[in-house]
Amino acid sequence: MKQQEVFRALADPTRRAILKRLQKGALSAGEIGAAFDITGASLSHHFAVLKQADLVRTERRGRSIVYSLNTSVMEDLTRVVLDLVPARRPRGDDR
Amino acid sequence: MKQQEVFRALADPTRRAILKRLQKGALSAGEIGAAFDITGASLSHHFAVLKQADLVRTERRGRSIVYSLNTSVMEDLTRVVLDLVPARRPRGDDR
DNA sequence: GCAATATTTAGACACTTGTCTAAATATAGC
DNA sequence: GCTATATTTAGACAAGTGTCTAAATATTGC
Repeated sequence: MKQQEVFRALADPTRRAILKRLQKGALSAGEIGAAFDITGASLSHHFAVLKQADLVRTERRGRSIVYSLNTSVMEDLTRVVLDLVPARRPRGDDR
Repeated sequence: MKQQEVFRALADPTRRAILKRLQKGALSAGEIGAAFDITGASLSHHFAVLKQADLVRTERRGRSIVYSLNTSVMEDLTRVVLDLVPARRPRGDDR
């Protein structure tokens, strides 16, 4: 996992929103773009950042390019974040 | 939780390293700084970003200022990240 | 109160980022 | 092969970021 790229990718709210939309399944660039008030070029830039972080995968389907989440990197991210949070002690563990 | 501030704070590797060091317990600015090859002024800037995100708390102790993790925000963060990862299906749940 | 120590603030600078418009590329369907 | 549609690339620009040096502020111990 390219940790730095992943955290950088998550730093932008538009990119987090894109990831959110992809949770429910793959979407084409156009379908994703419909929800945002920025140009396709800007969107494309965000896709590039997400791809560089390996957070999304792409696949051409006819005229469209379809984006989907790379769940394994998302899960790696979960682990890294959990690792950043101090260990929680189970109830009763009064070391 | 100031989501945007938190993600922005995490985007920098020095700040993630600071949080890591604080996992084991509170440290003064000087103690933290000893581990990094940047000026105190730059360190102070990173502390400000972490404070703005509410990721750390400060307390003056004599001549030093002691930093500690704000674990509740860290836990909020965990939830937000988990929420970004598509639901994992328990084994055997073949919907 | 003064000097020493610890940290922050102010201001500057190079670099990066998010956005845009315009142009380029790729595919489909006639 | 054209034309229309979908997306990316190139280049520009304002705003933001991480770093620095120098100066300011706060606290301690004499």
